[in-house]
Amino acid sequence: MSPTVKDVAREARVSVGTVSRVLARNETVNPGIRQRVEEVIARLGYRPSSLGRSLRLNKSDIIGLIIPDITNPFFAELAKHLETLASAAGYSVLLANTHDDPKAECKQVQSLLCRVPAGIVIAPVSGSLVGGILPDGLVSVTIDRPLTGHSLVAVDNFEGGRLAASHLLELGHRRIGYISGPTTTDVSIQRLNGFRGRVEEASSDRAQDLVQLTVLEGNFDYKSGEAIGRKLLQGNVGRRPTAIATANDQQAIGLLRASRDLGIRVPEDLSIVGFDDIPLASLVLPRLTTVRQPIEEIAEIAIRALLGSGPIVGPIALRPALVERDSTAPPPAC
Amino acid sequence: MSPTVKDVAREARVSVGTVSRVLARNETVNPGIRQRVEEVIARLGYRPSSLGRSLRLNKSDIIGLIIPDITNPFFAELAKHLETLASAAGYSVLLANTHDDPKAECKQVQSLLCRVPAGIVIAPVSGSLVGGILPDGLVSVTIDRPLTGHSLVAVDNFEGGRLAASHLLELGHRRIGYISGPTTTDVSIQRLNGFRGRVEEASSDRAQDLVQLTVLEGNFDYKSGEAIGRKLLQGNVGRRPTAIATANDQQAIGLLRASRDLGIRVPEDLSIVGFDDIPLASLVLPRLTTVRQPIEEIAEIAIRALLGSGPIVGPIALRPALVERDSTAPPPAC
DNA sequence: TGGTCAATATGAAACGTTTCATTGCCATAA
DNA sequence: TTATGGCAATGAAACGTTTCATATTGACCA
Repeated sequence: MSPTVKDVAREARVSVGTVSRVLARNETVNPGIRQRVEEVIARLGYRPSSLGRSLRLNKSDIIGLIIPDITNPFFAELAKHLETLASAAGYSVLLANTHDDPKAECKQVQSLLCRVPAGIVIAPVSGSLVGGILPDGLVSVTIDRPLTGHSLVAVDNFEGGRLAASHLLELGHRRIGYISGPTTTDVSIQRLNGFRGRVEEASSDRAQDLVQLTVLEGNFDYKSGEAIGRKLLQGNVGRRPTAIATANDQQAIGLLRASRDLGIRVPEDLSIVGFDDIPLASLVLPRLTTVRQPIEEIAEIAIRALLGSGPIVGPIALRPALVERDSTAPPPAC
Repeated sequence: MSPTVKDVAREARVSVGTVSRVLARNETVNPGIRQRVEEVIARLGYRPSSLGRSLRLNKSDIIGLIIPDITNPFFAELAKHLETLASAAGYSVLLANTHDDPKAECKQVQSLLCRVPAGIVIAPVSGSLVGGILPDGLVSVTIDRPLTGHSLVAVDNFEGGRLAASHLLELGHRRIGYISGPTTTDVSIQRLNGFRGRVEEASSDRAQDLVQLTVLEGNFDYKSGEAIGRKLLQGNVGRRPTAIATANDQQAIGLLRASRDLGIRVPEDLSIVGFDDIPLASLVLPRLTTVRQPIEEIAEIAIRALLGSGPIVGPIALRPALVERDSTAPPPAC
């Protein structure tokens, strides 16, 4: 089929070893022969087989990316950056969705391991891998969500939650709602804890001016944001929250739609803070105030940890940043 | 490192061939031995190496997916379905972004070919592949955009354009704008031609009631939709279009934002029709009327063509469908 | 007993690389 | 002339599979 190193060797009347050494550019080989071999390679359109190479080296140039759902803009963005960086370093990215199903995750991991990947980037479904631990030799980076016994690269979710809370408190909000992600995920818990912690601090600081916090739990998607949003917003004006923070932008966008449907103006009647800063956040109306995750940086660190200088030590917590846009304002005077 | 078939063979005191036959379930092997081997496999946690297997069979179980940008919701959706189907059939998906750059595309294709993929799904940057044609042995499916000499699976974009036009005409619009994608892509051209063709039909049907069509070209993203939208919408009320169709949903959503900023109500003052029906289309406000592409069906046909019964013959054009939501209405009376 | 057949296990070759110990060559030194 | 050494190319082994031709076994029949 495709020409192999043997064909090249025969055609250039050298041994396969020599061809191989021509390809590994740094080897010492007679200039005349090198040229002859290179010419044959070009003429035959020879392309070294990754398969043979990987088998011999017992290590492929594939990086496995295991995420819940590529349809989620956050992971799509992450995948894009990872792929770009990996590609530049001569690696390819294998995509695997778990759909947040531990069984599917296990299957995907197994199937990936058969490929002897150079490394794996995983956003695990839960805190522990169902199929047991990953093999020793494998370099892996856990992103977004932690996995016991593995190094994590992620934004500091706790701090992110605090940022959102601080912003709302500073604007003067005192009746606040929070739409959480599933509390089975560590991400949700961290964000919520950060948020709640900051709110409680404020409450105890000024006992005369108690802050009232209502937390409801949903999923990380648009629909959930809309549904939970409705629940939080029904009730008379004096009772309902003047601000709601969400655990991600998709929920926030769903919430935006719910408030529109209910005739509640954002930010005049209701302030909304999201989390992630997906591209869409700056496109909805009003543009969404949100806590930004440095996705590109996460991708860079992950790739560096995988391909670069040894595994990373301990969890890396990146700094989140509050991006102030048009969906937050002081509470309505009443 | 990881146990190999040899380790299993030694441990179970059989030959490697026998182990292999135990794994290929359909082979005839003594039940007692089979059990012994299986037990050893389980005990050792043996996992056959994809590498060795692929090398021997000269065919891997990798499906290459080459697309412009995984961040585009349409492609993300497609990738998800492809991955799900491929995974169910025991294949893995290798992700490669071209960022609409022919050079990057060439590099990605080359790098993919080294892996001896079982097949490749490609949404090519342009009508022809820079690095020459794909090798003979390789099964490939072209999606979304055609590639000369390759079979295409895509929605009937021409018909989709007609659907959008018909809808607006039936509502009574006579001053219509169209935001096209880059006219270097076949997709854009087809959609525009379909749209324009239908409009011209209407114009000639009823000469007394001429339809006026303004077409501007942009890119397939939010920003472009917003910018081009602004251009179309400036000018006094009597002159500006009462309806605008776009070449994809992202443009439509950008346009939505532009009209909001300009104080133009949708659909009362302006009707908008998108194309694709990405998940977000039903979440923006107002919910977007759009031409739906059967993404899941595209994925299914592509996978079937790749893994199933031989290559597909000729281009497959799937039927688009108009999804009527809240962004279109009769033109304002004036 | 010898022969035939079916059933089943074996061993080796092959897939396309890389690497490493050898070999061959030539120049310089003794 | 014979050693010595350095440089470059060679050939074979190895990576982990699958497959195919061959070997082994036992049973059955004449």
